[in-house]
Amino acid sequence: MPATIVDIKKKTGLSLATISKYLNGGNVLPENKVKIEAAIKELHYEVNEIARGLVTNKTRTVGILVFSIESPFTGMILHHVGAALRKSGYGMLIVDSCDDEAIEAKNVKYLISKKVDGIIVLPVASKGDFLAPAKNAGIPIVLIDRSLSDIQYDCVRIDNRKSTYHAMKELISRNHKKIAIIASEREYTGRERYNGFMEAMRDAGLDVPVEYQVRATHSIATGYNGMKKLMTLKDRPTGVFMSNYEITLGAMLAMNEAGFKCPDDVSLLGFDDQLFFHLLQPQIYMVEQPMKAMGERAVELLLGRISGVVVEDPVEIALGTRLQKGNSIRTL
Amino acid sequence: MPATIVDIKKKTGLSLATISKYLNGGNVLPENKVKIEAAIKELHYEVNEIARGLVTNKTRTVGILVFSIESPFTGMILHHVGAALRKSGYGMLIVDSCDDEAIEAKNVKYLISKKVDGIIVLPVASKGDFLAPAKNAGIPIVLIDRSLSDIQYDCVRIDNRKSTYHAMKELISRNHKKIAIIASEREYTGRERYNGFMEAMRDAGLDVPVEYQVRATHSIATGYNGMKKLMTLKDRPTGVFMSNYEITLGAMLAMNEAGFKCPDDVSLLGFDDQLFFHLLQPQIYMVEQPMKAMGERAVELLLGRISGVVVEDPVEIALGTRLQKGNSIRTL
DNA sequence: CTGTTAGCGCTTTCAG
DNA sequence: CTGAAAGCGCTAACAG
Repeated sequence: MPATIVDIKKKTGLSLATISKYLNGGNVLPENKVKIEAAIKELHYEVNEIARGLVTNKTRTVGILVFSIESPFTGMILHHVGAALRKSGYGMLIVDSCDDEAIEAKNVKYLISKKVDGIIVLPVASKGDFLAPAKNAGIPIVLIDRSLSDIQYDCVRIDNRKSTYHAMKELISRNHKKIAIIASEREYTGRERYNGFMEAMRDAGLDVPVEYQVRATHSIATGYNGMKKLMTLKDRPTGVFMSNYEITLGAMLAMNEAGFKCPDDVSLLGFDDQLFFHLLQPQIYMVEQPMKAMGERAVELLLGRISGVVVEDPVEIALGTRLQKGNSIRTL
Repeated sequence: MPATIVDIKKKTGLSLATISKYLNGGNVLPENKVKIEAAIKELHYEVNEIARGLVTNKTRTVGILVFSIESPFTGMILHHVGAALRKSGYGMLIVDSCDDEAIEAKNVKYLISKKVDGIIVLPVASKGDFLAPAKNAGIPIVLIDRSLSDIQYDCVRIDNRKSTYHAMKELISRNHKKIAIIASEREYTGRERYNGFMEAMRDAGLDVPVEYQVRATHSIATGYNGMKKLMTLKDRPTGVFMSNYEITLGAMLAMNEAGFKCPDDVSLLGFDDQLFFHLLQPQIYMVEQPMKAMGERAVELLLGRISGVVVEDPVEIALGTRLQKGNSIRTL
């Protein structure tokens, strides 16, 4: 049986109140302080955060709801979010939605029952109703990366449309006319990147036939199947924009398998820089997101809401991106 | 304010005990059941797991202590562990050690204070003393992937030595004599793979000069620096074994930068298959670990300990691996 | 099957 | 600065 505050009361002869005060950083006579510290050491006492949480109604735990914990993108975000949270003494209760909206909705209720102080979410769903129970329970919520189409929550992300629009110039300025896109269409980022792509094409006076628009899920399979399809078209595109990490992975796999070479046969532009892409020859042009800043800003915002320091209406923070240059684009 | 059991007592006129019984799946008169369910719906009641945990002394939460949450290996394990845990109604409180033993030790105490029912750990440290507080607190512990050198805990892993020994035959049987290794030396897996490598070389009557033995941390940098060094030796190795995912990544990056080609200039054998390695040309021979099985077995074992069903001494479960063939090894 | 009561380990008034 | 006592929301005997 782990030691409780009562054990250290017996050991020191002090009252519960005094010990509790010490535990919470209050002022205690130096002699009592010494006694308490000795007892804590001797009994291997560790505060029971469950009991503490019951009375303070705070758990110093933040719920993290991720669309898929397997994604490297998620791993990086989690790393930065976790570090920022720990710095403030908070822990993370992570739940994996496995890219499934039903699981996601259940996970929200789970987090509520666990009395987390706040929730950070990288959502699967594109509408916000699954978060209603948390909102009603008064739990602050901050989204990362993907915002929701109906309700506005605090959100820290990049400007997907603008970033894509800007990156597309690399292909367009090198005289590519037949440019295809492989994008996810279910979530926010995929749609916004699609919009940025279409805008860039329209502004350049370029047409995008439907067979050049592959829109499916955020997955390696989408990239793989999409590229495979594109490479079998009688009129192959000369350039392809791939809207995220998984899709880029799948698309390159398919390109290799189909025996095409980049940039000789097809020029490529990707999203979500990951170190290993530097391994590939040629190096792919990629839009890089500020992972650390996103994680930190999200935590900062959430803790502000939890403490009540931040009270204004929901905000959307759009951070800047950086284009990682490569040699995956040929000049026509 | 969220509704409590008292609110639904008022609403239904039933006693706390009856409601509690219903909540825990006990038998209640159909009419009362209806009343309670209606009240729950109306008041948006969700059980307060904190309060429940205080009395039952169970949180139905498992602490997960990972060496680095950024690692793709970790992401995959977490995915499978999380799924298995959820199936049994458990959640995960994940803490990231950031490859730092000091943080790791603190994290153990954190998990204890959070009263997790059990702990799954992918350790940074190679000795087990950092887990002593949890052990003393009577919290069941299961290691995944890496076992510890001093104390024996339950551990689910692969046979690193044997897997490596077996895989090395691919290089040796193709007449490679000058084979180098880049391995992490700090943790269990790296050391075991090193041992398997050395054994295979010794049994083949091959010498491994010290300059062919690069041993450092489990990181991309190690692979990168290691390969860079190997490629500048006057007497370059013809084959290189890379002991894990990060090292493989770094090593290939360096090889590309140094202008060498695989398998023409150097033959490669790696560890930790990841889908994206299929992208690379040539495809790398790699030892693949049974991620799903490892996660599931670990959860099974831990829940068995928690429930008291499993009581025997700590066990080490070594699962089998599979060699993913490629074309990264040239016949000399 | 239902109700009463005690108490999990801690914080928090409120006196002293 | 310290102590006594109440109570956070729930479960677990024990009676009825």
